[in-house]
Amino acid sequence: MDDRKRQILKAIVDDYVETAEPVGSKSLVTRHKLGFSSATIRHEMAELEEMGYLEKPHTSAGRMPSDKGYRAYVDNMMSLPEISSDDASAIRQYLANNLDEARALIERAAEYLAGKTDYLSVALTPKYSDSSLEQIKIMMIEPGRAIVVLVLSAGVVHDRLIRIPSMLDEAQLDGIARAVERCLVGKKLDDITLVTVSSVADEIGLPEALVNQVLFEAYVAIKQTEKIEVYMDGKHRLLKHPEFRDVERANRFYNAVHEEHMVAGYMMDMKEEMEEEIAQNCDFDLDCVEELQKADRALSLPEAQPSYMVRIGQEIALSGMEDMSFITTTYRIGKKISGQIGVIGPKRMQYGTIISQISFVNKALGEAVGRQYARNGEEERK
Amino acid sequence: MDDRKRQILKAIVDDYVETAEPVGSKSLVTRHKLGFSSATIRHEMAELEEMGYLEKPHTSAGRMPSDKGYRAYVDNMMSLPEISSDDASAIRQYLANNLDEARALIERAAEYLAGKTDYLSVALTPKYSDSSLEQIKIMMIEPGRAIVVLVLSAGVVHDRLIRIPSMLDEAQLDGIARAVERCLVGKKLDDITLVTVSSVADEIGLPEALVNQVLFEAYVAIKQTEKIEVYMDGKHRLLKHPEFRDVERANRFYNAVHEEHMVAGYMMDMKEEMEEEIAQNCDFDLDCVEELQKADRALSLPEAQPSYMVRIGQEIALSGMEDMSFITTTYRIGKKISGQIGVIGPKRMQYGTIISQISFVNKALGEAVGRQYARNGEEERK
DNA sequence: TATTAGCACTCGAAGCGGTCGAGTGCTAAC
DNA sequence: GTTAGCACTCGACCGCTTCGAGTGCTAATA
Repeated sequence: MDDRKRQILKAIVDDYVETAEPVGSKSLVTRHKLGFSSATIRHEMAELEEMGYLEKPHTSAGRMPSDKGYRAYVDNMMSLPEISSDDASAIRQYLANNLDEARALIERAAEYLAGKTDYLSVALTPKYSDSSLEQIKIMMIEPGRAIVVLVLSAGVVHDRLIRIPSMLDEAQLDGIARAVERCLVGKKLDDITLVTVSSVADEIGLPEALVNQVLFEAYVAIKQTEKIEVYMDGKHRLLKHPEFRDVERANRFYNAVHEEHMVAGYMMDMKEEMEEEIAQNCDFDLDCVEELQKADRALSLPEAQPSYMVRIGQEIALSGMEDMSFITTTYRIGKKISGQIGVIGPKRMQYGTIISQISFVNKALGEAVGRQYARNGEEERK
Repeated sequence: MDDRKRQILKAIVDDYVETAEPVGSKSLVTRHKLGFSSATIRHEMAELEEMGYLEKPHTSAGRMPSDKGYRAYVDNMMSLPEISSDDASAIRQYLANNLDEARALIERAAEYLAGKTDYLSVALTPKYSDSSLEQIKIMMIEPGRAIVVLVLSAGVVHDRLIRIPSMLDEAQLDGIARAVERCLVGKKLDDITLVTVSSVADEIGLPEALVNQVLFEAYVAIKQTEKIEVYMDGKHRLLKHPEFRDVERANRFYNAVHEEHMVAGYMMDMKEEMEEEIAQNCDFDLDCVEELQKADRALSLPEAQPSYMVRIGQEIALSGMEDMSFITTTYRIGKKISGQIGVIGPKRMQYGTIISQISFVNKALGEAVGRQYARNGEEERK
């Protein structure tokens, strides 16, 4: 693709994004001061169409970008504007409002993004399976009920109400809790299995029947801390975009998005893929394979890499989203802990602006959550 | 309104609800075997229109019910079908799936309702401000952070992460926690103010600066247990109803519903009004004023009363909902604790069926939550 | 007096034809 | 290689007609 084609494609995408109308050769020549006549542009457009970058809704209409066209735009033509300092401080303030829980911050970030972009934002809580257990307490509430409180090395706190045998008294429960703590503290969440937990039973001088229920509940509580939560915001605002004039389409999309775990799963897949891609690029461009393989895997992701990922239209492997675009980024807290935050909107979106926003929110979120954990979990931060 | 008019109005509402098309005199006479000709019906329809029960979209169209028409239908003509035993056991099972927290049950009930009705369901957690504080624990997680765990007389457990002065050691924190517990346990949530909590400071032999932050955070935690949470489900399914063919309308509605606290507030208002109404009805019909005034107020609501409340169209004082209907019920746990669960859908809704469903879910929910609390909070249940 | 058959009338929905204009592709000239 | 020019396409829009389900009114009927 030569330079002129690139210039024309960029102009078409820009115009189409703005107006939501197919772009004709004439209007293109008046709106942008390109140095050629409409006829030339028609020529180029015909070729771009043949190459698959453009499509026409019908013979005598203007052109609009195809998925491939958007892809080329995002990969090569788009410019990423700097975030305005107003926006920057707005985001920071939005996330600073003395929120104590990581979850609250993440939810807040999603809210901000949705408000700012008018699209649907999705944020996932981090994956903690790499973290280890630092404390586990079981507190009796009354005979038959207790609460398990878990503290992870990252400083995250989770809890869960459980039922326990009502014959257990406080001292006995305490004994169990201590034994559990002795055995599990320091272990990685990933490495804790039901077998690991059950094996604690031997250490306790109480009838198995009493102990097992508690251990099982503790196990469930631990496993629940690994569960990734999904926050979405902005669903209600999507309808104002012209692509949703068509209720049928809106309906399909809402149904797709209602399956939160599907969306979350897809986001995590995207992340995997991106990491592989980056790894491959390194192979190829820098010939640094060996050093990387020797080094910690996590270190193989230099900070400078473009950290967002865009999926356009048919590229999205989620049914009901075939005519949307999905942008995700990975926020990082220290080296090991990471989660996802992204935006779903119509393909006809202001990619540059949105990506700048997401990237910045992403960074601010990483900082804000990191600040929370600053005083603890030091070993995770480097 | 004579009997024939009533019969005709009912037929019109039934037909309109089913077809979503204005109902004409002829089609009415063929679909229902009423004993009169279309001319007679036209006559009656004209009168019903004059009386305000029907309206026409334009001169030569059939009629559709006005808000007043629906109101009359709901008040006098609708029949409430028994819930099928399949549905009944489905609901019970849905709520039985060993869910330990009241919140989870309530969320689940909302899910069920949305799925069953294809409308939007809204459920509020109960108002606990009438309950009293039974336990309050503050547990150190690490220097500078702690978790407050509260147990209410109803057996509900809430917790909150807090920041504390990092010089506080575990023993000192424990001292504060004990003092707080001593002072506050048994008090009604409503009666606990910042002053009450702050007054605890005197009892503790520690510098005020250290103590005050903890006390304040504890106070916030207590106040948070009074916060009513809102669960909604079914938003994504609403679009399939013909009334939302019009995207503009859908958009307005989604924006209205996004203000969850508005909706929640309105539901609680509805509850208040219903209770007043019932009280008044008692005054009037049964002449039992004095007995009621002597008796406990809570006892003045006999179980047999129709416990649902319907708001139709303009009756709903929430902007953006002018052409919806809102059905709510109050679920009760014992005598004092109650919350709301309801459904929002288009005015053209199968009132009878939906109300039966809600009422049943409501009952099942009350039972399920009640069962959870069965072993504790005995004094609240009678 | 209440009911009904009959009839003229209304009005939106749907179908049709014509015009308009923004767009195209092609060709011939620059 | 670029561009002016021109014939062509096709959806959007407008006005017109037809169709039919619905109405209100009136006069006849039980």
